[in-house]
Amino acid sequence: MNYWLLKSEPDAFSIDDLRAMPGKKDHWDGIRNYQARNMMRDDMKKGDMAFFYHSSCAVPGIVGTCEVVKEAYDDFTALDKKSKYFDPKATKDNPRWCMVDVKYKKKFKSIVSLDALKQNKKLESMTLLKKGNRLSIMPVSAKEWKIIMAMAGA
DNA sequence: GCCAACGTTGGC
DNA sequence: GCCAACGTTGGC
Repeated sequence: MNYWLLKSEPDAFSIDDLRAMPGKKDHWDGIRNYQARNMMRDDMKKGDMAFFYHSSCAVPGIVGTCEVVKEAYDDFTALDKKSKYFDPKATKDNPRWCMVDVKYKKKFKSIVSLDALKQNKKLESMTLLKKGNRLSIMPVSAKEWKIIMAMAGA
């Protein structure tokens, strides 16, 4: 199984929002980057675990974990003219984009901030910390997962 | 709100 | 297929 990191702006969708969903799960829609889509489509499997990351906020960082409960399927928001994720080039036959379903697992007692991650020497090579990386979905190694879970006291 | 670092688009 | 212009992300 694989580990992942999923970014979300807490103003739009936070870990508390996920926890409040029926069944504590929701579809992870709005991915509009090919690299991120390909990873989601090809490599994200049911049972994979992911960190929930809050971006573009006062304290960016990892706030908890969730689990992939449904593998990639068509992202219908690409076909919905009213959606902010509407893509005029998407068609029914070729929706271009896909999404997975994730289920809330755990919220950390305190956030593992981006700052704390940067200060951990063992995480130097982590994708998230590499300069210029703006992917909203990225792989996390089993080793990184362990280290971060320990930092969270989880 | 600024800006660096991308990714995407489209003219040629 | 090149590359300039434009759009987006996301930390600060």
